[in-house]
Amino acid sequence: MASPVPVVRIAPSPTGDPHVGTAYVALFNRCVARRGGGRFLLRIEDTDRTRYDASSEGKIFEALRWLGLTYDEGPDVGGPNGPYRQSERTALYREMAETLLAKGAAYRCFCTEARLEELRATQRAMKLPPGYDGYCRRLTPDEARKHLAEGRPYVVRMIVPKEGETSFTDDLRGVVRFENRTIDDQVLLKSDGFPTYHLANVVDDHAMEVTWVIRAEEWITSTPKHVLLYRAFGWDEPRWTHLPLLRNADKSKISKRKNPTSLIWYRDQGFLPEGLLNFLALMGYSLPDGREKFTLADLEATFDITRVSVTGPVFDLEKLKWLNGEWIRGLSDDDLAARLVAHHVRRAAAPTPEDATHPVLTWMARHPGADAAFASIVRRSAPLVKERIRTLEEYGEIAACFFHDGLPTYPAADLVAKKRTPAESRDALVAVRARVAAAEFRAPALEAALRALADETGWKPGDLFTPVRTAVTGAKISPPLFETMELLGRDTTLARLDHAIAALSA
RNA sequence: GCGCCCAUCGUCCAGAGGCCUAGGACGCCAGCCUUUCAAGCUGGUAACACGGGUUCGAAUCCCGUUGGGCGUACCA
Repeated sequence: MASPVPVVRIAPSPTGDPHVGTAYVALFNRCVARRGGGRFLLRIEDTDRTRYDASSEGKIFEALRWLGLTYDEGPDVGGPNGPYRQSERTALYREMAETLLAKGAAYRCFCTEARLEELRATQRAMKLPPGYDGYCRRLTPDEARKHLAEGRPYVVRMIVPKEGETSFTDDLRGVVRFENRTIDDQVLLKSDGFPTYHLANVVDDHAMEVTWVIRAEEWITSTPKHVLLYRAFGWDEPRWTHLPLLRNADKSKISKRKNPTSLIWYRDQGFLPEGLLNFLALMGYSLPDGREKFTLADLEATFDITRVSVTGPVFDLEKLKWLNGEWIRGLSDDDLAARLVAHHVRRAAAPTPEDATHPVLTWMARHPGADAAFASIVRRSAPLVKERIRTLEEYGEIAACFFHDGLPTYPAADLVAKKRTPAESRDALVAVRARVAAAEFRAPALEAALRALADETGWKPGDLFTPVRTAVTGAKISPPLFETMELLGRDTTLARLDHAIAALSA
């Protein structure tokens, strides 16, 4: 049964934005495939026509590509076991449903939605466990034939034995048992002709030679139904592993309302694919040596699925930001700059209302076509901000001083040094202006000049730099002052100092 | 309600009977460094849910309780 080469898959539904949980499950699946020298495939489970979202599939491809979670087979990359879209495989499911019908492992159910609802209401009222009552299972062949001839809509349900139990072995939890009487006669083929997950999943995994099902924990309760289907078809069961569910802070299954779940959000927020992936791996997994920062390749090289923990991890955005910051600090200046440029170019292509005040995006809007100038500013500022940002998006806050076209605005009070009067601060700025004007415009020279000034006037360096910082950057928090002045250049720096002096003279 | 899964610091993990006076990381607090903010470095805060067993010995094994989660759809 245990195939030497694992064939695994992820099977997301195209019902909205690509979900962080999809990436999470994809990550572990891919690790298993890579480690075992096997194959990893992507199958689109688009059998729910009411929730189908045409734009979703492409976004799933894009998000997985962004993360580097590439697959060996899939709708967009092809493969020998296609098509990889379930809506294109409906003939197969119908055929397989017929097979089950012929084997006496399934039956047609003509119950209407109304009857089912009534049944559920009754069961609820009588505090009975919900579930199909098997009405159509007891139909005589003649009755069934008659209904069919009348063209009454029907679904195909699987026949679950009333006695005994069905169990399976989960890699992380051992044997899991279910009494058959607690398992419902699951619908396999819907009245619209599309299969339910249960049928399609089993049929496709078998057809696509999947040997190992690694999916989220929410599927555990459905697994005995799948086991029963494999048996009804006479097929070998795959190996089963159920991964823990990512959680909100309140421990409930991660959801849009309580936590960002869209992979697109994480990308637009400026998380690096390496950082997100690394963080996801930390949710339930750890390397034996305890190292927390590692690459996908590191993970794949040593991955051991038995090390995955089974408790549902709370998704902690703060730790993600820290880890992403670690990744950013580990980037070369060139790489960081390239990513910052790409990030802002993409952001600019799809602006949001809040972006109207974004320092970087508004600069780009004011300077159309100034790609080279933009890239230059970003490249030169990258080393100054590298230790100060945890996401690419945070660049805009700390680097705003490089993107003012005119003069920066700020409260004049910010120009006043600690324990000094506005007049004293103005005089200090006048002196600073003179030294700066005379200095070579390089950070070390500028710093030396102003430190000398502080020394001569009896100011503490830090106190003297405060008004200068506000004047030059327009903010109390900024990249290192002298490097910033050098980057801004003599003209801009002097203009800003003059503006500050004027503000304090008013 | 019923079924199934789970249970170590606020959070993420380590711990596979003695190495645990329970270790690391994020966060938080304090100090150092320091031109702001960061980064970096030091130190601190903080947990084995509870009760029974088993054992010479249990965070680690078993049972129960409690708590949380998931499932209970012609959704996946």
